[in-house]
Amino acid sequence: MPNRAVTLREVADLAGVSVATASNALSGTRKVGAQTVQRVVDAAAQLGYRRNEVARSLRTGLRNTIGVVVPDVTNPFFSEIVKEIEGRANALHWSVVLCNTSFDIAREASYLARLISSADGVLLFSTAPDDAAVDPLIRLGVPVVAGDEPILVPGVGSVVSDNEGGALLAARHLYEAGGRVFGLIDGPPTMATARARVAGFLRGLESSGLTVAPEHHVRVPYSLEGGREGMRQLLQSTTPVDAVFTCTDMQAIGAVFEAVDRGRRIPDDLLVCGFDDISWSSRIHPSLTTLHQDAERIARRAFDMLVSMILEGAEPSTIVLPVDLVERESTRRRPG
Amino acid sequence: MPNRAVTLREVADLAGVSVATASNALSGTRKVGAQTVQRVVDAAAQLGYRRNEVARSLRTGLRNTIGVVVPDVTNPFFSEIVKEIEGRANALHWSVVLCNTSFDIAREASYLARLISSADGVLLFSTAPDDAAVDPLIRLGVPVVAGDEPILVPGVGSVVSDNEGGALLAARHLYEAGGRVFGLIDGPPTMATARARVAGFLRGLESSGLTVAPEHHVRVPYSLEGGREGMRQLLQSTTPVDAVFTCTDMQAIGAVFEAVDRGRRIPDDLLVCGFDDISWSSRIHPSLTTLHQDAERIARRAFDMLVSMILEGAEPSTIVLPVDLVERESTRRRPG
DNA sequence: CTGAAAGCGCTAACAG
DNA sequence: CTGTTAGCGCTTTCAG
Repeated sequence: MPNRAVTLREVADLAGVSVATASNALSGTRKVGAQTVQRVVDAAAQLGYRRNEVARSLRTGLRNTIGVVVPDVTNPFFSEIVKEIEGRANALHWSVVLCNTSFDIAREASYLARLISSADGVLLFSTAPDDAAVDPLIRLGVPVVAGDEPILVPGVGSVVSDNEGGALLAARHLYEAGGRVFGLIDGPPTMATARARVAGFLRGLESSGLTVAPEHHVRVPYSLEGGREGMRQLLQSTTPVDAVFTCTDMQAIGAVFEAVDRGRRIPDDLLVCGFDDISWSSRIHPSLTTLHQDAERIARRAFDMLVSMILEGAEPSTIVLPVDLVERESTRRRPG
Repeated sequence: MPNRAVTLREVADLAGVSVATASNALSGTRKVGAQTVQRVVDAAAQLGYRRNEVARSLRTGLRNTIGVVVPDVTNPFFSEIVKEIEGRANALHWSVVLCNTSFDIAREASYLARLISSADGVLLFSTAPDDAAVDPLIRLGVPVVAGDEPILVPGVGSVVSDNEGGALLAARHLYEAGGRVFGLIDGPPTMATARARVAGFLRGLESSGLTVAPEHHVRVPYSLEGGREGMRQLLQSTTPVDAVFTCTDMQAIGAVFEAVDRGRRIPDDLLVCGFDDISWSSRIHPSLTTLHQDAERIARRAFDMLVSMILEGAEPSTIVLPVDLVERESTRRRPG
């Protein structure tokens, strides 16, 4: 057994053909005689040949690799997206290079720069897209599809949820469930999803002639701990709130836990509605009413768009997916 | 602005030097005159040059990429590991190719084969390691470090937790907390971690002269739904159990939810202890007593070992990390 | 249907 | 200190 990678040259020699024929026999690019193919395949198997993907990439210009940029793989919303993308890429025998930015803009930019020469395309789930970092990829013809948060650079595709429409539903639902004094747990100001959800929520309240008092509008990170902090602030406000909308489920779950730890009963004392519908939202007690974003579907549509851009030179488009309200215990008051 | 990648040749021409000098000026491999460096750097900046990593890899044989194989990124234990590895790889400007096997042995094998020519090393978090699939990497000198589950192939490094010792602690703790009739939620038979934890647990019970009845030993997948199923079976057994040990926290969380849904009070009616200490274990109610496996530390030690194998040709070793019992609500009975 | 040869972009000898 | 040259292993013209 060799302790160095077997090359196509060695396979070709053993099979008694040229490297060109060996290449074609193995990849099927060009027609090769049946028994010649057999000899090559046998030789390859005997030697344990594996095609060198790096050499192939240099020659073809295709890397069979896509980059997936996410802020935090640990967040279930993103880990589900990553898993779905990875599965679909694998079906095409493509590799996925994972880029976890930890919400760091500089890190995101440096990843994007690196992906230019190492990926055929990029799926960008950014929380604070930097147009200047995305621009070079577009100029060099590296397809980019943004998921979750849109990116306003021409040439970039987008697959996003109807954030504003969903948040509007949340406002109406909380009102109908009995909420009258509303708290709003917002995200960092840079995030387009947060802005859209806040706008939709406020618009939804408007139709009932209501609004959110400044002391009831708090800005915290997109995380469970952020949600706890947000709820802590809301519970300390002078006028108590009786319904809370959060921009993400991780925040909502944190908010629910904090409220419960401080003796509030949900939904009796306080209604809570999140946004995302991550798997844990239905697992916790009380289970969380939220807006269902189909992570799998977002991932699938984004991936499919990227693939058609890479393979067929398809034009990027913008896809807006609907979100549905999923009513669970956190807003379901027992009659009476 | 060019719409095709700028090559080193173009940079060299603009700077009026040879490609070799341009290469050395940019990478610093060989000493180059200060003002020559300046000219090259300026030219590169002006043209927007980015080194082609594929070409570099073909030449140097280094890919600056590692493969990370996990069964399920969606599982918090693995997503934390992946995040930690990704962060450390990024500090070295290395890329991480994510390989999610979905517990599929064939898929794992195909990933490993592909990684031979596309990664400098592999971190393998397998649940059912296939020696035959790992062997070619070792023969070809691709370093492999197994995490979580050991792999019995010479040349493979391992970073594992003291599964048996931890489970032994669990048995003693459950006994001291008042458990007398023990249930055991086991994993699939192929998993070495499950076998080690079961062995440790049974050994721990032995010292109290106890054992687990066959009807109280159930085998279910390593997942929340698996845990629910396991608890369902235990609650249907003829003799009721009063203490349950599960091989993983995801199973334990599922078991707790199922028991609570069926009206059992934890810890009053039933003690539950898991293994892993994923972040959700301290978040749920009742919070989960478990054995703390430091995912970050496992990831770090495995990564560091792999890097020293790749960079310095270090010999692989086996590291066994201690686990600690973390006592929480699920086994803490109120006095009386 | 098959072979010879060029060359993807880069780095590492080897010369000067 | 810098330039010339030879390939890394593969695919793809171009000839036969």
